[in-house]
Parts: sequence; structure tokens; C-alpha cells
Amino acid sequence: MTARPRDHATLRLTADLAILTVRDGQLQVLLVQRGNEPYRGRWALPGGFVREDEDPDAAAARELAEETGLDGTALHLEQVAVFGTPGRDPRGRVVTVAYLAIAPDLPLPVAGSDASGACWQPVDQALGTLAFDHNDILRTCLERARQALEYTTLATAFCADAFTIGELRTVYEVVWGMPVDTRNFHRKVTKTAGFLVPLDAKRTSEVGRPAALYRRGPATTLYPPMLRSTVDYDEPSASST
Amino acid sequence: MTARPRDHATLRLTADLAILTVRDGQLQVLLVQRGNEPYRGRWALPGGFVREDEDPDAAAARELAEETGLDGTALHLEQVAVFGTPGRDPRGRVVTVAYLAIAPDLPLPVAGSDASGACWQPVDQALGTLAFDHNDILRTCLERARQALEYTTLATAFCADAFTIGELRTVYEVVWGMPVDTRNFHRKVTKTAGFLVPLDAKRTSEVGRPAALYRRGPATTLYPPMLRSTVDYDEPSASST
DNA sequence: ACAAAAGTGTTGTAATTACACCCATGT
DNA sequence: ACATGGGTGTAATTACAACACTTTTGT
Repeated sequence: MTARPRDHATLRLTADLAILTVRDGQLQVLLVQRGNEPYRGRWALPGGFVREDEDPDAAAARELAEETGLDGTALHLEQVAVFGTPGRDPRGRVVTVAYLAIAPDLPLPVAGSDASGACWQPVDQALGTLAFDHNDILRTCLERARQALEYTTLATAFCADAFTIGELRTVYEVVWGMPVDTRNFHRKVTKTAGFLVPLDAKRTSEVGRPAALYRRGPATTLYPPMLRSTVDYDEPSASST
Repeated sequence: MTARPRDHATLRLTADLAILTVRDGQLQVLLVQRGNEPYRGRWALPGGFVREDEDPDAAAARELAEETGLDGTALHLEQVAVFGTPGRDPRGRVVTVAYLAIAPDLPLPVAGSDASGACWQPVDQALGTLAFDHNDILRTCLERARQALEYTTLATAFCADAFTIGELRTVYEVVWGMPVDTRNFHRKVTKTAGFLVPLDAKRTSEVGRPAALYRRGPATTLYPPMLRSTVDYDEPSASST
């Protein structure tokens, strides 16, 4: 309990975001290009320092709003994990809180970003190329997102205010990377109370029968869950095994 | 990207632990009594500062070993959430990483603790009385534990090396706070591949038929999950709604 | 008419629930 | 003998996977 000198090293805290969306039938993540050393010119997850009188969650919401140009509170944002291995940032002792954010397919090419460049990239393409330990962070956030689709109504966060069941199904297929039976999916989501609220409108696309439009319902959890055929749920563990 | 003065406030990081166990048919948590201001004399979750060249996960494992007197790597330990609201600690800017740890019913009354006192307390009794924001932290960890019992084999972490199915069932009943059908539970856990490994021994208690002994199997996930009748799964969200 | 996507029906199977019932031990 | 907890059998119910099939639009 007595504070010995090395017992309370001061450090800096950042909030890094994995902002995911579905664009062009792919799962994409918002990246910024680093303008300074280290990793100058490399792509990284957007993020920034937590300010002196700021809650980490608030810092994440602020970053999210800055990067997307949208009101961050309108988007899904959740804490995922802390990454604090010494040496993970060459500039010194920096611990980061990783956040998962979900955005609908934004029309804008991301304005107002404070980095030298920002763009959406397919996660498959981004994984393995990122600066710092951001590949690990992205992988962890991806796993969280895949899991959340099973047990929660998170998938609707990928959709605009009004969406069709086909669009929602595409979210599942893209995030999980596997096909989902259209017929069973339709029944499942329409019969889960509170998942979808039907609207009195239809959307007619280029081809095919017009689809009914829905908006998000009040439910946040899915019971029974929407299960993937191949199950590989793993509880995040901090044990040093 | 340019580092303005207030953009990288330095702060101190702690790791706080909710160490849970089942004792006397109750879910209990390990608490320490604070020896210094603030909250002197109040009970709090064990924890401590993350050292200068230490990973937060390693700090948690170290604290766990100190408090329980056991090798921390033998116990289940997982990151749960970050609590960093400014003002949560009157001593200054302190952000904490909350960890959930699970221990079997330890025979020792916790030796070697560095706080002025340490003891197991029923969580029902502890909730609402703790120092700092530890009530919130404990509640969050509890919810995580309840959830993990559904989808993972975490319950075995509450048991000693060898245990009976009845003991395992008690864990579920105590953590969930609801009765579990003995017959169906037995079938469920014995038919889930990799959950339990039968031992060639039986334990005969004071009364009743001797029960077969088992040890943990290699499985970490439960499929299909062990579902509670009343479902209230809620994904932790950091959105400032 | 045809292609394409939306949406409904049906059937076999897996899993859960809610029981009744038997087994092995100490007193 | 009987109480107590361990363990098995069975039937009704629910949910799901895998299909065939119909509907509604644009070309």
C-alpha cells in the first residue's frame, strides 16, 4: 500500500478505434495514414490521447465523431480490451484502450480527419500491414464483432435507418464470411421480438421483388442466439499462460 | 497528430481484481480493508499500480498471486473493462483495468496480503459498501462471470482439481442464483465433449450415494451453451447514450 | 417469358424441459 | 428401513437446417 517509487509509473493513455462498416459487399475498416514517425506513411487505426479530464469512453466517442464526421453517440461504440505491453509504442509508455465502433455505409469519403489521410480498407487487406500492434487490436475487435452478431442485435448498427432484411443478411454474411440461408434468416429475424420494426414502405431495387423496409427494434439481445455453423467462441483471457 | 500540451495527460494505471469463489454455498469475493486515506477502513477490491515496465495483465497476475498466495497463472484471470472517469480516485488521475479472477474454495484465509486486512465476503453483502467505484467494477465482473458460465467452461475454475458433478452444479446455482435441474445438468455436462474427464475414483460424502470424480477437460467453450431460463445478456457498451 | 430477389411452407433432427424412476451409501 | 444425494429413461416441446415453392418486380 505504501507507494514505492516504481509502483506508480506515469504513462499516457490512448483510445484506438476499429471502425467497421460494410461497403461493396466487404467488411471494411477505417484507417488513417501516419504523418509522423514512428511508422510514418503506414496505415493505422484512428485514435488519440485521452485528455486530462476526459473519460476514455468519451475520448473514443470524440475520436469517432472526428473521424466519421457523424455524431459519435449515434453509432455503436464499445470497449473491447486494453493493450499495454511495454514497448508497444516506440515513443514511450503508452497504453491503449481498444474500441469497436460500427458505422453504416457512409456516403462521405470521411472528411475532417486530423490525420494526413483516411480511407476505408477491406479488413482482409489491412490485417498484417498496420502500424504498432494494431493488427492484434483489429483482430481482437473483429472477433468481438463476429461474436456480438450471434448474441446481440449489433448487425443493425451496420445498416442505415431503414433497411431490408436482405441488407441485414448481407451484414451477417460479410462479417462472418459465410453464406446464410435466406429463408431461415428471414423467419428468424422477423420472429425475434423487438429485433425489427416493420415500416410501411418497400424498397424496389434494380431487379427482383421489392423488399419491405424495417428499422431497428428495441431489443439488444438475441434469444435464442443466431448461431454460426462453425463455432469458435473464445472468452478473452488475460492469464499469462 | 501534433501533440498539443493537454492532449497527452499522464496518469497512473492500476489493475483491480474481482476474485470470486464459492464458499459455504455462497458466491464470495476477496476484499481488502484500506489502511490509508481515502476510504480508510472501507473494504475495496484488491489491486495495485501497474509498474513501469509491466504489462497490465502481468500486474494483475502478480496481484492475484500476492493476494491468494497461489500461483496466479493457475487461476482463471481475464480482462473485463477499463474504468477511467476523472475523479473516480480522489488522489488524482488514476485509470484502472478491472480483471475477473476465479479461484477454487481456498483452504487458507489468504496469507501474505499487503493490505491491512483481507477476507472473503459474500458478494450480496459487499455490493454497495465498497470504496471508490468498486461497486460498479464488481457488478460488471459479476455479469461477465454469469455470462461466461453460459458459453464457456469457466465454472470448472471454481472447483478443485478433482470435483463431482454436484459440486459443479452448485457453482452454477450459486453464481446464477437460481436452481438447476440435477438430472438434466448431469446429462448436459457429461455429454459435452471435452468438458469433463472422468477419474477412476469416487467421493463419498456424509450422506448419499458416492459421486464420480472428474477433472477439467480441454474444452473452453460450450456448444450448445448452458442457458439460464431468464436471459438478460447485455453487451457492454461504451457509447455515451 | 424470364431472371432475380422476396417471402412462405414443410419436414426431419437436435436439444431442452419436466418429469418419474432406480442406485448406492450412512445411520 | 429410510433418508439423501447420484445417476438414467422417457415423452412433449421448441428450434433449427434443408429443402421446394410461390410472389413481385424489371427487362
